[in-house]
Amino acid sequence: MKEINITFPDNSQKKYEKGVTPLQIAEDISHGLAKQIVTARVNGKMVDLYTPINEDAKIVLYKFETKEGKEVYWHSTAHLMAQAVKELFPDVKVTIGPAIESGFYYDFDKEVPFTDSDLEKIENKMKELTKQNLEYKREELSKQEAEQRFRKMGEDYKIEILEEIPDDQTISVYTQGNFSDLCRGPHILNTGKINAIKILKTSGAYWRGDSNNKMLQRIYGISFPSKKELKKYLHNLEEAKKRDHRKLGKELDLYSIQDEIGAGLVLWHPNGAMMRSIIEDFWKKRHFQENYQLVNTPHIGKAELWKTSGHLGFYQDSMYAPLEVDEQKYYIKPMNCPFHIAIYQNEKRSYRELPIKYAEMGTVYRYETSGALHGLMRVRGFTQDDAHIICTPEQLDEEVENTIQFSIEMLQAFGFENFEIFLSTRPEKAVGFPKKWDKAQLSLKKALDKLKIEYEMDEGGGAFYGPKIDIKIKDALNRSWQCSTIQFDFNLPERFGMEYIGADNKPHQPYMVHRALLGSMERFFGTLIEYHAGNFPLWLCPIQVKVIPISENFDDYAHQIANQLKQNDIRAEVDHKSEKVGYKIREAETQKIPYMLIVGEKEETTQTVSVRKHTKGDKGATKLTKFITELKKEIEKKV
RNA sequence: GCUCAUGUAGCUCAGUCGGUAGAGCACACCCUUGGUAAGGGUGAGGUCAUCGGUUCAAAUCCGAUCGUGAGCACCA
Repeated sequence: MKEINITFPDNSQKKYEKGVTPLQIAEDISHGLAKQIVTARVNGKMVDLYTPINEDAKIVLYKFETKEGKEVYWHSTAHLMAQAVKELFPDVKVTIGPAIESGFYYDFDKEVPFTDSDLEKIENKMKELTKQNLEYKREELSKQEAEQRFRKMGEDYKIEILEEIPDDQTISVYTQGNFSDLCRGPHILNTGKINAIKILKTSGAYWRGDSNNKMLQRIYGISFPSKKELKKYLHNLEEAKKRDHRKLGKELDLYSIQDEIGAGLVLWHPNGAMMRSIIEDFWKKRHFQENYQLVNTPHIGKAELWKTSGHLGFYQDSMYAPLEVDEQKYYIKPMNCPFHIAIYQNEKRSYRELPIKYAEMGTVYRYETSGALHGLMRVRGFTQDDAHIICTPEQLDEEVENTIQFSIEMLQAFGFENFEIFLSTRPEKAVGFPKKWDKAQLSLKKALDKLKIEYEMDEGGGAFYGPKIDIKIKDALNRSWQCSTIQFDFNLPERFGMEYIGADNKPHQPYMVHRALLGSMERFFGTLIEYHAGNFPLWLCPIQVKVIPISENFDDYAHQIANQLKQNDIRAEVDHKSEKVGYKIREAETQKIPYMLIVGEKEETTQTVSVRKHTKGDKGATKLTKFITELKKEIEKKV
């Protein structure tokens, strides 16, 4: 048979000669757009565009703009980078170099780290190689042949990778110019397709991601089919940096972290503290509605307590050194759980009391490694919006479902719409009966499904003490930070011997769920700043209205206005600097204050205010009462 | 913790081959009382992160420490 049927994603079909390649098909159907096709999937398998198709097949063609297209394109650029590095530094050993979400990296074993000028040279060499239009050629070798080849090249890391592959497996090797790399593929056609390259940064990275292994030199880069796209990417990157909470935190005077006080220890300034107070008020109100009980617990506890909880065994590295008083060691709490458990255990509990839900804005201290610290996102002292739900097996499903729903509602109340949800299951090393794990995991899964929530599975990603659901929020630079967490704990109930008396008059061990909806006030605040780029919803703004008198002569009127606003629970301030309106407006605008009320002679005689909205400009004069009514409506709306 | 980079006034930054510091903004005072994104003048403010070394001389060169940034590792 000479002809074969090719089926396209829209289920249309077309006949081609046997041995036709995806590239030829692209040229046939895409009316001159074939140049943009980067890779193809044939019968579910990603292939090179020159791979002959010899039987009926389903085909999907991918442009650079698609996820698959980018992956192949960037992976090919990584090979190109490795080639450039090998040409410039022949002694360097190559390891691996995958595509990532944005761009690619390649890890090299080089004795002396790359310098900035090395990176420049590499980038230039890469550009040179693109001009040579080198083809990415695929070869298939036996394992022995491949081993021989890479041994000859002295690429020890490739040998190490090969050694883990079964003996009878065919190995594919890609070669462009004089550079060969062990690789599954597929790749783009040739280096000429890469028209814009930027080496972004370099850093150390452990071989195979294990800190016991040697540290390699990683180079990150990105590439695009056109210079325009690269320019746009770099521009967006700059724009994103403007939303960094560390930058905005300084500019809007929200918080600071100071050397003299200690790394990872946050000072909340009046503006930030005002927002935190508003968040906490809302948080409390909602928790009372959900039948939580507030508790308050100390910041330190005796060594014995942390011994019972097990923290001194498995968590000590992250705990601050103990304080010694009256020959007793006290540890600063890294977690609130033992205290909440102590309250539970202060009396005998009946099944009739359950579920018990203790909540606390609990401040904890953890000695995070210095390299982990990051603005408000990763700190050493932070306040968790913590709660422990203690319930019977029968109550489990309902409690889990309520908690997930509550958690999502809470994030939505602050404007968050896009977040990632993960369900993490039993890891290899775990405590607790597998049956309990299964029940808990099923309960989490059922709740997510029932609430029609999309989530990703993280098999084996649970904590050793229980399965969990995490909600992560991305920062301005697309890094994910775990905020909400809902975790079962099979460890502490056992260690502390928690129990309740059932209807059968016998003691039973309750289920305990540990949860934080915002995560910590610090991290949540950080994500909040970045999510809104400092333009917070009105109800959260530390200063909602700035009253700006035209001159000192109208200070009195301005204060009258401000007082009336305050009496209506609107946070207002008067700017009585001896400056022109233009100056005061500029200042209020850069401080991202949502409303400015400009008052002068005109307003005072007509008893009105001139409203100016942040970034929107002059909105004209209005009666103050009308302004207040509308503002209150907007505050009420929250998001 | 690891790799690299980095640390100059409250903030943003300049400071060439080593010769003990500059700008703008902010701040204080004075003039200006101004109508929708920066009015003018004067002034105060820095042991150049810290400690040590090289040198006749160090912000500048070297080392250590601390902090910060990016990434890795870590993340109950």
